[in-house]
Amino acid sequence: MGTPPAVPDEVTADRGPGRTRAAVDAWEAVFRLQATLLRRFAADDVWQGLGLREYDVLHTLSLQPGGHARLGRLSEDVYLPQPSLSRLVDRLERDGLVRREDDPDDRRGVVVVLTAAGAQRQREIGGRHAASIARNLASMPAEDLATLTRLAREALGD
Amino acid sequence: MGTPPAVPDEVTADRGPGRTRAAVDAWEAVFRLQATLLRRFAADDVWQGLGLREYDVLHTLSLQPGGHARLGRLSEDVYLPQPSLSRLVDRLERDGLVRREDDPDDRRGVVVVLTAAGAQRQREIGGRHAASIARNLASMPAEDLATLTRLAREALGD
DNA sequence: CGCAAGTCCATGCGTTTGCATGTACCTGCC
DNA sequence: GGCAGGTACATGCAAACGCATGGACTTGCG
Repeated sequence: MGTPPAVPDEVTADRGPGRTRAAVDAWEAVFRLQATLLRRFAADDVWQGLGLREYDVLHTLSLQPGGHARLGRLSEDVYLPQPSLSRLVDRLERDGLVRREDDPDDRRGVVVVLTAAGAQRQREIGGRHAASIARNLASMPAEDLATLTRLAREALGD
Repeated sequence: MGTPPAVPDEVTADRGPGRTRAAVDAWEAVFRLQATLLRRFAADDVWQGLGLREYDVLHTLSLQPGGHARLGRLSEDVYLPQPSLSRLVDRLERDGLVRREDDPDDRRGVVVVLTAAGAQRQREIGGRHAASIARNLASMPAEDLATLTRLAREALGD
């Protein structure tokens, strides 16, 4: 990057129209990346009949201590409106992957618990999914991968 | 091709478990960033009654020369299955933002054309949306923004 | 030409989504 | 205690989704 800039600070300055352009470019690039990868992952044959959202719930539960979480909290973690999650949990419960329990501390509350079958299913899918992620990002140098991770996190205000 | 590698490349040829972990971290960070921003954008009061996907179609059309594109091509550009887009276009057409025309070169084909009202609407929404994007990424230094853009593009194999 | 195979878009149909709302419960104030 | 207001989850309902399929047209090959 030794070439002198044809146009001074306008481009790298924090304000001005170029700044908005840069932000829009970043958003579009991130959006496109996410959409493309999501599509490829969805096409993977590793989901054993459940959708990405269903898996995300199992995955999130598997990260909770005890494998259980309040429905409302889960709703925030998986970025799904509460009524949608409520019905999604209906389906998971019907399939025996998850179980609803009363919250002893708050009788309005419902605790969603991962069953043994659910935990098992999550591990199976998770392993294959992780492999697919690595495969789909194989073209990136490890250092770029780390930088991408850092910047994506920082973009959310740290 | 230049000099052969005198030393096995530990850094860029990393194939260990850490590599998968790094890829998964990157995916999760990107996914989270996209989901969070998307949520904020959706909450913006700039959409004038139409959804993000509808806007994406208008936006994509506005980038095409002549403001028109074949339905199938559009379907790929906006990452929406063809039947879903077909019905989405039904709605846009009903609202007068878009118009269907026969493709003179292929009578199976349908060309989706942005109407004047559609182009107008796209510009209004687009301006406010761009401002919102800039606002939501305001915490990022311009250089990081550029790096994020570059890496997100490179991640797709480039 | 004539027909088989392929492409493009629309539509039937069952599922999922999300908003608005309902019911049960908790909390704070009197 | 008792009531007002708030919170947590479920459900009615209309809209949107996507898969599978259908009808129209094009292409390639004998």
